[in-house]
Amino acid sequence: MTETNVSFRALSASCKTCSLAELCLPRGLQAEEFQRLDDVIKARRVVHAGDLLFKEGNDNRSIYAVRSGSVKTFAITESGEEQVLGFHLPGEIVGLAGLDESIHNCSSKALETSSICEMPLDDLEDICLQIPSLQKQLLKLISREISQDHKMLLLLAKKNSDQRVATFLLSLSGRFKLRGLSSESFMLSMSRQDIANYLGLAVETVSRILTKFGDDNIVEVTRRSIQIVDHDRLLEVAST
Amino acid sequence: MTETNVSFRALSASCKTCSLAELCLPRGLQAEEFQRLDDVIKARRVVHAGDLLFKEGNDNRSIYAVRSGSVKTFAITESGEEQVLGFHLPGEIVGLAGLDESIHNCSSKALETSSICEMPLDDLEDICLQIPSLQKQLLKLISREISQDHKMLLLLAKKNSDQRVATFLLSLSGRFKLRGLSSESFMLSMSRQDIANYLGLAVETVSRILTKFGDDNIVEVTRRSIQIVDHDRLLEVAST
DNA sequence: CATTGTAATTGATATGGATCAAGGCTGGTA
DNA sequence: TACCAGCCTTGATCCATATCAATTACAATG
Repeated sequence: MTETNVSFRALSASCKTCSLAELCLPRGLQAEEFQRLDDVIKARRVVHAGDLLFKEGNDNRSIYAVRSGSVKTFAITESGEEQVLGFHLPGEIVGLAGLDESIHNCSSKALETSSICEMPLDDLEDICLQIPSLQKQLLKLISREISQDHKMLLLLAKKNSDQRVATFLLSLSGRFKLRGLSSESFMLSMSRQDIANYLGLAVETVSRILTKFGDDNIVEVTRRSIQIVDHDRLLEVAST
Repeated sequence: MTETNVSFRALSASCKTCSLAELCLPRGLQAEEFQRLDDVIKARRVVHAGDLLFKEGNDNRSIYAVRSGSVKTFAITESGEEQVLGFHLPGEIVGLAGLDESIHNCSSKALETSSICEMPLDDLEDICLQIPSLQKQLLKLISREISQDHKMLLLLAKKNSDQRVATFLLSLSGRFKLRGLSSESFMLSMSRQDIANYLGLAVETVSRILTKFGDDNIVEVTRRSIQIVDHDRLLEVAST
């Protein structure tokens, strides 16, 4: 892979001008601090569906911010199966789980063509010491990740398949809204297989439930396009 | 509750002399740094089975270290049920999930008489800026928490009930070993109900599986006492 | 435009674990 | 020492979801 490969071409955008700054790590930084963070960000690269951002066992300690597109993180079980741990949308940080070890303990793969910012941890730790608010924001993001995982534990331990799928759609809906995108009409970048894996269900079950939600006029589903028709009913299903 | 109540009586021990220091937050600190951490620790208190360490919605931002005994953390679902998120043994830190918000987003309850160190987050953040290695250790613990949660997601999404119970016993076994206690013979401080809740199973299922493991001579179970007879078979069951 | 491979749907059947319903053990208490 | 309450175990039955087996619908490719 050469330096001119599009995958590693630095994009012109900086944190300072990024429209996602308010969702991302630099939230609330001063102008001068933006610049320091910019200096740390190694590369803004474009990845394509199926490309790995990082792999379990990788020793390059970095975290990644999604600028556009989407990625999934996953672990491989002892028996070699994949377990999807999460999906990440623009403005979200990927790779926080591996801060302690020198290696990543899960992998991350692009779901579609996506633009990614890579931040080497060693550099990040350095400027965190200089910019306390960045330090604080990093902690905030990490503990938000834990909260999110706890919600997921609850979903897997207690919710039935209808509730799981409804909760999943609502989570995406809410996150799109946060990004100024339509919360009622969006495309799924992940396959039914990925959704099923993430939710601890069989593909067939996910498919059947989406069809049922369609029949019940709660959502309109056409392949990967989702239109939430009755948000209230969906909320009701999610928590019933 | 008066100041002389045993629950709030400060214990004499300090981080400097605590035998758990190598498992706990102060791992790898210098002598002088130990003292600073000691100053921050508000109280070493004794709690009894059923006592709350902190409650969802509490606004006292603290994290807690278990010195002896054990506690569980749990969230309450929309429908008012409890979801056990984890069990914490001596040397383990509780309350890391709520670092970002001003309030705790889960609750913690003692499973037995336990000795607990409370560390107010504001003070901790301050001395973290002065002691980088403490900062680093805190990050390490948090991201270990995330890794642990990921293992749990995998367990709930993919493992059957035998595997879940076997994995649970092995996790306790390994953690006891780390503390210099017997890894093959220990007491469960939590009820079958708590175990079932944590593992996403019915109490009856947990009970039946423990009985089965007994019949198969893998473990000897007498009420809350566990003796691992065939560690290898247990490993096998956990991942089969 | 036809071809082919992959993803998604749909239907039929099987089953692991939940639920319902008793009964038994144990540790605390008067 | 007997009683009680909570925890745990055991048995019978049911059901939600997995699994197996086609079929259909795209999207990519030449």
